Amino acid sequence: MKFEAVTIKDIAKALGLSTSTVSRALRDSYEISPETKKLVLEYAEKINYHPNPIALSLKERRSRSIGVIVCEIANSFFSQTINGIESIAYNNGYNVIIAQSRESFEREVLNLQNLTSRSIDGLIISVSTETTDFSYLKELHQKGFPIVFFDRIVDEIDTHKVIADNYKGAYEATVHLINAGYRRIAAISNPALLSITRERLAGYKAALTDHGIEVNDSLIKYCQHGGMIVSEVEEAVKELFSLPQRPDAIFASADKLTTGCLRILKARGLSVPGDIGLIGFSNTDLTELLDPPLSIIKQPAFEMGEVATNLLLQLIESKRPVTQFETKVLSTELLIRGSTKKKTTKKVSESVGQ
Amino acid sequence: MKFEAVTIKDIAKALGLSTSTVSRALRDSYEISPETKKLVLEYAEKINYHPNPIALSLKERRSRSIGVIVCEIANSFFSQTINGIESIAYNNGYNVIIAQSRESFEREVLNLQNLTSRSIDGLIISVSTETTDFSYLKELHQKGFPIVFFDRIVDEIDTHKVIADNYKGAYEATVHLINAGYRRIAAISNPALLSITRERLAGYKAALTDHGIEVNDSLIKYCQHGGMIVSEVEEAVKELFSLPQRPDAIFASADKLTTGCLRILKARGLSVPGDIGLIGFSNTDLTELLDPPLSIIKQPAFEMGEVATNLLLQLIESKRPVTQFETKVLSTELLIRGSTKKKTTKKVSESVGQ
DNA sequence: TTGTATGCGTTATCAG
DNA sequence: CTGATAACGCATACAA
Repeated sequence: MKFEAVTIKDIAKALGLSTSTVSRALRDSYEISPETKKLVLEYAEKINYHPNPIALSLKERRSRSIGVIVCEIANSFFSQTINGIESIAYNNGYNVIIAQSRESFEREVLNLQNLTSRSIDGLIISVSTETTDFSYLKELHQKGFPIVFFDRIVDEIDTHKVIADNYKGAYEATVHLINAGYRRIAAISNPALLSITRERLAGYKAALTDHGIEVNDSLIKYCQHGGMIVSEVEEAVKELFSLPQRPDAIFASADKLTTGCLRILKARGLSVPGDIGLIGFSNTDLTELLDPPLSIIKQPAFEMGEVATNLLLQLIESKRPVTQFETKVLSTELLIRGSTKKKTTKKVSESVGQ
Repeated sequence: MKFEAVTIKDIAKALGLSTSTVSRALRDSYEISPETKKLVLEYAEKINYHPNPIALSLKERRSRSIGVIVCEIANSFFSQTINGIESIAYNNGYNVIIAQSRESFEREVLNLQNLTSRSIDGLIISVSTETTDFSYLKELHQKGFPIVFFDRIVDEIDTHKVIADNYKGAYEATVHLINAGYRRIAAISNPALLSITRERLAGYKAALTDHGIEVNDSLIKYCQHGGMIVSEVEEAVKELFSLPQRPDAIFASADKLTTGCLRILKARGLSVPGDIGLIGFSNTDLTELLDPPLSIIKQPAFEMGEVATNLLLQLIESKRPVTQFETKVLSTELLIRGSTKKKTTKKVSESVGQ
């Protein structure tokens, strides 16, 4: 037995009115007599009437819901972002539909197709590590569909974007490592084409260069699946450790890579920063209580979600086509915990060099 | 300029056919000639036609989306659960709409009202710490609306439920503390009425009793907002520490309380388990790398999400009303890290055996 | 002030 | 094999 939904028709029938009268009464239209209004409203209340949002959507050609696609919900950075998104959406009467790409392009496109075609009014997305073909998104955008990118953005599509100051965050973190005495600083990152990878590696490289350290490409490793596959991080670390000159520190350019590295180093019995320096982007909980304490670059995830959603709603609700788009860049936070000074004792001895 | 959606009507007009013919051709109906089918299909492909899911929903009286209400997305346990939910939903062509109660009853009800009334086909929910009035959910359930509870369930509503073996998890953890030498074991938990609180405290108490330790109610603290407000956990710890006889260990009965306690103890300069024992439910990342290493009771969050979703879909898609409901109880995992033996010496000194 | 008719996009029923 | 029509629930332009 299906739960029978109460409709305007039911009210109309029960009260001997027409559906339009009921509809107008419910919407408190000025052209309905106070008595009728009262009658309708009270009866609606009594039988617990709620308008069918789907019928409304069909009529108004809007669903009052927004889609969110991220690689993984169970990643602190993204779940914090979604928290911010939900927060703004809730305040504005929008639902949030989430989908995960799991760093798969195919899945991303399927989710996109599923969500689009009018079941959502707009999209907030951080593209997957695998995504290099943006034609689907581009088409969507050209049709006038509201899209806001965050975190992993797409340069070639001109719309609102929200990112952290990746360049600066990476720069500062690398400088911090340099100041702590490290010289052979490796980088473990996502695929090279990803916006965050480019921005963060640029900051990393600039910091090295500005301090007279030559950029060494063999010290830069890319994880094609963004650390979704543990073994690829292991592989990256392994490769770094089998170099003729081992790196004395690692800069990890994404949440999953940072914690991944940490686990692997720990498993190898290495202490941070005792045996090897480590700093990375991370929004993971409890990093401040880690053993060893971990210094991180933290993104304002919640705020990023809020900002992205506000921009999206602006796009959705604007009457005329928006042509002026903005890219919001939010500051990262460099959290230094414990001493990151490089140990100068035997163990790692003079790796130095420069 | 709004992105004009392609409809069946457009295809019909362009091809000089009726909408019904087009509709049938698209659905590959047997009563359409191969040529017409081919014509329609090719044209549809060409202009990138996609059926409007909202119109479909209206017609079929189903939205192919499920609602999820949890207190907080950015909580590892819940984000892992949502991961599992999304996983199954995706495989079955369902969308996932998430909403957060933020442990507020008001918000929970508002979200419920918003989601229900036919914009979702079913609901997966873990109620807020504030919720004591289940009438809204009960009404919904009586109307035949598919609901699956997980984690924080509602006993008085008879439907599918998915929980971890809270009793056993708590029992084992408490036994572990006892075996490690602790005797005055405090408990910090959510509000007393919450299902998980009852189950976990029951396990905790049974463990004490079974080992000849009297249950001391002054050692049991309740956090009304489930640790959403940091100060309430602080207050609980403070009260425990101002007791004439300080507890020598704490059992924290929820994710947020476990990490909350840990932070507070750390801030007080106490080491775990050196100065005070601590074990709690937790699905937070990196607990194994903490300083001090933290032993936890881990719930199979992802699996819980999967199971809950499968049950919900079963409910949604069953032709006749379901009357036989089941409660799935999944095993927790007790993860012992480092030595949890109680220190018997003065300061911290020799950290003892094993 | 209220009722009638129409349309949002789709499919099902009934004619042809 | 194909087309016209009604219906899903609602809102609104147009009548009355």
